[in-house]
Amino acid sequence: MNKPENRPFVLVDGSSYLYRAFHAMPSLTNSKGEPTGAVYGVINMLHRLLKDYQPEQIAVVFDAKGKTFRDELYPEYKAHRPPMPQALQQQIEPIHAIIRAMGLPLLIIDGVEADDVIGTLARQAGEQGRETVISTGDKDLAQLVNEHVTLINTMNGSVLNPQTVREKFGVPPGRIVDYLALIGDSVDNIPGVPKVGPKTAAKWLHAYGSLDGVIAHAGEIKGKVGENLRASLEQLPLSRQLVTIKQDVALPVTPRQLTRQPPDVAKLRQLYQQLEFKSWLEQLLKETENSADNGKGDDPDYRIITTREAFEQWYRRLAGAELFAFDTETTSLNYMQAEIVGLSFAIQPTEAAYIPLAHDYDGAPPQLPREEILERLRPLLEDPDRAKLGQHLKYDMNVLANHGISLRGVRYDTMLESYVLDSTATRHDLDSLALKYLGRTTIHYEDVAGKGAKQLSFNQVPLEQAGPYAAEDAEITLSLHRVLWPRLSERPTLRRLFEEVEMPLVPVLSVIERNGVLVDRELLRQQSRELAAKITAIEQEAHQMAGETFNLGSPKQIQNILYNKLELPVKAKTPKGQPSTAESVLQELALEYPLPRLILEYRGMSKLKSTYTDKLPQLIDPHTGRIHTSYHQAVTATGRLSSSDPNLQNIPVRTPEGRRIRQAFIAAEGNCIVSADYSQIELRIMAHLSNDPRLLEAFAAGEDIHRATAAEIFGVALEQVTVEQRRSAKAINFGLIYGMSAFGLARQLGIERNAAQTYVDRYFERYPGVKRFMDRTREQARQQGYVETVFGRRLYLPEINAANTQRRQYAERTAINAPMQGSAADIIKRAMIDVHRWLERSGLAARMIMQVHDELVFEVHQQDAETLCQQLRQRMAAAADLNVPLTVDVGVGKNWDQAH
DNA sequence: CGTCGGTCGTAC
DNA sequence: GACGTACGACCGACGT
Repeated sequence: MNKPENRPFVLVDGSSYLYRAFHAMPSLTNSKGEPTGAVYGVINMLHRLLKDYQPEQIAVVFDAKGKTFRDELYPEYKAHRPPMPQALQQQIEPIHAIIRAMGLPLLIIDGVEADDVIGTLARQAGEQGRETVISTGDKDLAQLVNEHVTLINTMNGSVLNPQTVREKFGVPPGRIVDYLALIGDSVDNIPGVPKVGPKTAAKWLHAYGSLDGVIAHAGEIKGKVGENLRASLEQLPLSRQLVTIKQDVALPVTPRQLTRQPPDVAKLRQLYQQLEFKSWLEQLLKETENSADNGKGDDPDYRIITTREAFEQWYRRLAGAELFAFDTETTSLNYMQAEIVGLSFAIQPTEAAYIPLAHDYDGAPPQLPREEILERLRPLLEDPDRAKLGQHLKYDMNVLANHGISLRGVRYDTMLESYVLDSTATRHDLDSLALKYLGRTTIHYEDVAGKGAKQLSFNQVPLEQAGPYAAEDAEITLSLHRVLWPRLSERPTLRRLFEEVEMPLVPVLSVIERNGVLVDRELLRQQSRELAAKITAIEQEAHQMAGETFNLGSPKQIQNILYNKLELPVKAKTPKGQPSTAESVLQELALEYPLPRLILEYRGMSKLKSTYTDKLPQLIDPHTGRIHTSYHQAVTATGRLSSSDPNLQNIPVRTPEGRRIRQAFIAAEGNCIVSADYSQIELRIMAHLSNDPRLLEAFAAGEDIHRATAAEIFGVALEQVTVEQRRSAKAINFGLIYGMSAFGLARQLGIERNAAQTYVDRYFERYPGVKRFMDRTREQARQQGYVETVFGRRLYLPEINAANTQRRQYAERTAINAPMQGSAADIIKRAMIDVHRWLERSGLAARMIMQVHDELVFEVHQQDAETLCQQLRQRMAAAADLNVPLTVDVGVGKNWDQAH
């Protein structure tokens, strides 16, 4: 890089970047909904500038509030400029704070605009023979360019020197003020000559030399512009004065005093944390760790244990500890295939150790034998009264089970602590939590194992790297727990939810996952073959119809064929403005045209084939012959579980072809599948939360709720409700749960908006309690910033008071939906825990194998099926005590489809 | 050759 | 734009 003495004096036009950044990224906010786009843009630009020029001397200049000499000169100056948006105003203080913390001199001079401060400093620096770089997005500053002064736009990388100024504007830097005076500036309300733009201004200045020359020859210019010029003659000198940047204002500092200072890292850290600029925060921490190389003294001592003596010593400390954190390192992320490579433990934040057990690379040092060590640890790990702490302990539980060890005493899981505290945080992994709650950067898995194609299995990672990484994980988990647990225990309902629901659920999920589900590989293969044949036939027919071959799986190519080539009418557009090829649109088109019908058939078939009939057989575990999904306990904002690899919660059920896939989910020889699902659980919760008398009554009487709703809103007797009326009522009931509008209902039912509105109005007339519940919920969300489930689970809604209507309405719909969806999730989790405990002690030959939000699925020996069904009905119904009964539908069959 | 946003479709 | 919560396939643009 440049030697310091060659580095330029850098002047940054903060105000010009402020507006540009604000408009470039208007929607960026932190999780509290505070706008951060302008801060991000300005600081990002500064980072780039510092990297490019590494200046020793620098100033960042902003406009001051209040009047300037230009307002004195011309009261109309900037008169039409709207006031600064509040979302931008809010960001100014953080921007200034970050700039100061970065150690950059910040200049805001009363009564003087940023341009004039920059002009003056640039002149002074020039007189001292210093090269000056002005970073701005404002072309007016081109007038300051000379052999010592360059303009750069750090946003787009363009550079203006005397030559490029001439190329860009057609006039030299010295004539820019004349040029600007002729053109005027509508934003600042500076009048120019009407109809004169950049081209004419440059032409005149070229012809007559200067503004004074143009004025002197005003009589010679023909046409309307000539008239306009002559009418503007009196105004032009004032315009020139207004656009001329002052270079002689009185300043309290000189260029020499504007030197860059070392950053205030603590302050920056606090600011980045508050604004949630995670990557900068991480970068900051990394830089300071590297450069200062500090903290050597307080670095925890991470031991790598490879001798029996050292192990015995550690064993005694573990055995005596009230609580210890532990973590397993394994060969695979697939919990069924993972084998243990090592174990790490932490008792105190300063005491952590890694016990490598199966590292296997060239030159790997001798390690303690895995099975012997696991046997030695078994009494500790299997003792329910010895409390364990970990991060995502379900995984460790699963891999220990692979080695025949049943982990018990799982008391705290930091992932779940974080989730219960704030389910809306996007990530609850250890690295994110360490950064968020401890302000610490951790050794990432990729740092030691690499990534992509050359990623090593952990048993290939050298001990020198594996040890600190693994021990740190256990230590960080312990440190995190000490921060999270006090926050959790100060809120009794959240603490109960954690202790009575989320933690006890961990072993239940571990068991379900490891039980797995048996699928009929042959049946799926047969279905794949049939689908493949149908898909090929459809493809050929579609290509013929279109007159060319195209990819039926590409929405973009379908758009082209349907709307450009065949010129079918555009019924709807995607959010990005493209003509939509979504199902509802194609269905409409299919009434009149043949090709959309084929596309729909193709979509349906290829979806079934690629997502299910092809994919599921690939996921059969070679050892068990079964499919083992992963249930995620800290993903959804509402408290539901999610499932992946495969997702067993979206196996088709609505169409006959889809249900064939469920027929492949079977029971082992001599067993059957039992499915138990809650009937209308979310509507029942709505009845409970709203206490609406009619709704409570309908559920108490065991009525068909959609029929009852139809009878109410259409004013007919229960037995007179038509199929059509029931369908409408069902759509309204579901719409209510989702916070739907009359517009959405109209679209759903294919009726007029007014008709839909009438339905909604009548619903609320007949069920006023529901209306009150919805109003109350929205109000509660606005007041306290979160909503709650029946069991006190919280969901934060930072955007409930947003100025942006769309965001706010979205938050309002979530506010309505979350208590119902989340309470249902709480209830089925409680049921799972109870049923699991009962199954364990019952000795029944039954296994829980799936959860699908309101349904539990079991595989049970035929002899025990009856008992199981009867117990499920009773136990699931008793999982919550609501103002309405909970009813459970139970079915039995040879496969999942039959069990419904 | 991987990553990532856009679009679509499945479930409750 | 207009109905909540998820996961995942596929395409195609983009960066290495």
